[in-house]
Amino acid sequence: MTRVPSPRTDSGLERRTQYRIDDLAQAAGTTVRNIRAYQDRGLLPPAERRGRSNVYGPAHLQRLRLIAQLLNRGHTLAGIKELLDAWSDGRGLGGVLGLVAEVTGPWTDELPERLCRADLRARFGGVEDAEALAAAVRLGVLEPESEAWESFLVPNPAVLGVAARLFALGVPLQACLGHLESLRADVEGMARDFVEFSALHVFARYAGHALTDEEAAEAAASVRELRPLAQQVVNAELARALRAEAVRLLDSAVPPHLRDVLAREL
DNA sequence: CTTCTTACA
DNA sequence: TGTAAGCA
Repeated sequence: MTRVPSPRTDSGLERRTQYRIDDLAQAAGTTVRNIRAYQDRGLLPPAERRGRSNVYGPAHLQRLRLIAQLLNRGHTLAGIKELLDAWSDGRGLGGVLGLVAEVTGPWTDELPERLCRADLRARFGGVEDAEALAAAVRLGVLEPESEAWESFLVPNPAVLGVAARLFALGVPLQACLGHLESLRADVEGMARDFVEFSALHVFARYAGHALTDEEAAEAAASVRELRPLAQQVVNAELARALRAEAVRLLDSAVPPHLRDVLAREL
């Protein structure tokens, strides 16, 4: 209760260059105790000692955020230490951390959404389908926040939005979810191909030696750029394939006198 | 007095 | 990983 905001050296802005351990903990969303623990285990570089207190910099903040991300992805502290050691071997910190953050960062720019059961029901015609609910959870479309499944996190609201739209159009939920499952397998294959392709043609030049800061920054920029590129290509190719398939279906299943009408919609 | 450290749960 | 007590 007696915590007073630190009196000096802050402009009130997010990006500072000097932190006391307390400020650092708050900025990184962790605790002082954890910062110490990370330091003890060699995950966090030591602070600059200035008189009685320690001074931390932006690099420490960056590192803490990285550790938090890796922790969230299920890595252990020991595992993270191995990665960090391997990466920082013979290199500076800045660029490499940027690369890691880029690779491990969120892959959609959407904000996760949060729904209670009633919200969910409202979105799907006011009825609840226990089977579909279970399938949605299994596929990760919904993440239950409690054992009772009273509220859910929606990591990818767009997917739920599509499901709601399809449902409104009369598509059964089981069909939507089954389709998502098989679609996902195909998409994962595409992602594998793309990453392999990138590794071969874009990142090959970095192979075989320790990355310099410049190279790491460059690689981080490439990663940032490649994701939207992949999405664009997939989007364009999917549109083309959809048109081709629709035409094929039209030719085989639709009576000739209706083709012109439907073709106009494509 | 405040901050850091240590040790214990 | 939180907390309490001792140290600088």
